[in-house]
Amino acid sequence: MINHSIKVACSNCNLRDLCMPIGLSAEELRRVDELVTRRPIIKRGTTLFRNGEKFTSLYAIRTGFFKTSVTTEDGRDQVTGFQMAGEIMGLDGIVNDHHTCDAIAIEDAEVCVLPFERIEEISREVKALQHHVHKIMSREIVREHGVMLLLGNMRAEERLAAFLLNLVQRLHARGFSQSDLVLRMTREEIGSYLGLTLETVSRTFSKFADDGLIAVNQRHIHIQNADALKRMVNLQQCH
Amino acid sequence: MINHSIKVACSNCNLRDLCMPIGLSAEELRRVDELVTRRPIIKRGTTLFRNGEKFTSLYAIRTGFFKTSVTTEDGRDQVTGFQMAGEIMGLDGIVNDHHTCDAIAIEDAEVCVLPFERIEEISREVKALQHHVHKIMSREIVREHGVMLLLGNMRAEERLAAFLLNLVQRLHARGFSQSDLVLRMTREEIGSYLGLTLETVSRTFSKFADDGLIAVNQRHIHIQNADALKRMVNLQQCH
DNA sequence: CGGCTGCCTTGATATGAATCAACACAATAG
DNA sequence: CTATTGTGTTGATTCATATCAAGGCAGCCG
Repeated sequence: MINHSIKVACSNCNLRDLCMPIGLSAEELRRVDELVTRRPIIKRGTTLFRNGEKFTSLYAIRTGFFKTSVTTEDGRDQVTGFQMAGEIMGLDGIVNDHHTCDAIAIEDAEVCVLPFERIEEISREVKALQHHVHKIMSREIVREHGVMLLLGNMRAEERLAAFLLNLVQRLHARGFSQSDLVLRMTREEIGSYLGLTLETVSRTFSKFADDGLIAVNQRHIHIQNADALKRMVNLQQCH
Repeated sequence: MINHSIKVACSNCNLRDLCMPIGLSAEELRRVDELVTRRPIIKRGTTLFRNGEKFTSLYAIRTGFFKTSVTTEDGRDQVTGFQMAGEIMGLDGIVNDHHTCDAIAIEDAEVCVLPFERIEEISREVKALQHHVHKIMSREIVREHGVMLLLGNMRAEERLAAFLLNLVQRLHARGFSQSDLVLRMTREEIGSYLGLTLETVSRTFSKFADDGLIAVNQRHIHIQNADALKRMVNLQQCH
């Protein structure tokens, strides 16, 4: 007999090293396995959570791609990040028990639901999980510092170069190519994230292509000169 | 006999409600009192911690004013925030065990040193502290979302209006006036935070003064028309 | 007191990106 | 197959803010 309902558990998840602490004992792993309650499918274009909704859980992405965004009263919105497999969403909701941004799938996705009360309960017992949660939140803070630097100080070309390098780096960590990537988001979404208009994003892609730094074919990007892109960005390295 | 060395303890600190969870039992409070090891004085212009330094502790501000900033390799820097009494600094250091930004006192300051290992240890036992730490980190993430919106979408006037309103609101929560404030930072530091040049900051202050929204006298700002400033910003409300 | 020095203000000009506009291309539906 | 829709490209022009420049004011030190 084949068991058709594969157990919902981190212990047999190939993304475990991305979302969970490493080096857990068997007993700890058993505890952590109790974290994930459900694994809903989120279709492209639908929201996982929305500004104002009650916060109950964090979400780990199993497959697919998300964007998160905040909105002003008068309707302008700012994409605050793009999230991929193994990354955690929903941290914004902890402070006021309500979400303050929208999370929208930009590609069909599957997420693990991690009820936050359970996270707190288990991390009181499993030190490694406790520290892991702290690291995840700290990482998000540091990431946002980088975005602030980008938005406050960089010019369009630098922003787009930094964006591309960040994307390939994260994809590479997941086993994809260092030089080829498929953008899951529109030019407009990239622009919103980078504080640019979609036209400027498009023009900058064209300029990079003219200069031989990348080859652009629709949403397929081939990076031909990563060093030149890196020189353009010049971000300080994290330790 | 008068005890000249007042005990270093949160339980008798008038900022307790700002940095610590409320409603602790006597026993819990006793545990939390073990958190603060030292209370160094940081003179104006000196650093509390610096990019690259080993991370060991979080810092709660008792008195004074700080700025935090990140720097590119080529020397441009971005102020990522201004911190005042009761606020926590150092969260950026958790993820890689090293700080990734500089914290500089812009006014003589006194801080409480909170060794992070001790925070983790005690928050495994005191639920309220555990949740409080999570809230502090989440609050920082949400704050940074707001800055991203500001840097990505707003024009100079909106940015400065948002900045002023945020400052008075935080000062008001500490018992200061709703309409008068003293800026602890230079125009250049404000500009760095807001992604503007110091000249644009200065011009925008002058424009607000001409329009009767504020009165500017050096670093003393009197807010004459808070509603007009709020209309200018139109940020979504947090719940 | 006079002269620094750091900080701020204001003006003139330059410039990078936004805006407005037209069209191209790919995917999808009819 | 053709029409439609969403998305992306490119060009012309405008505009907000940066940059360059000069001078003012307050606080500090010799």
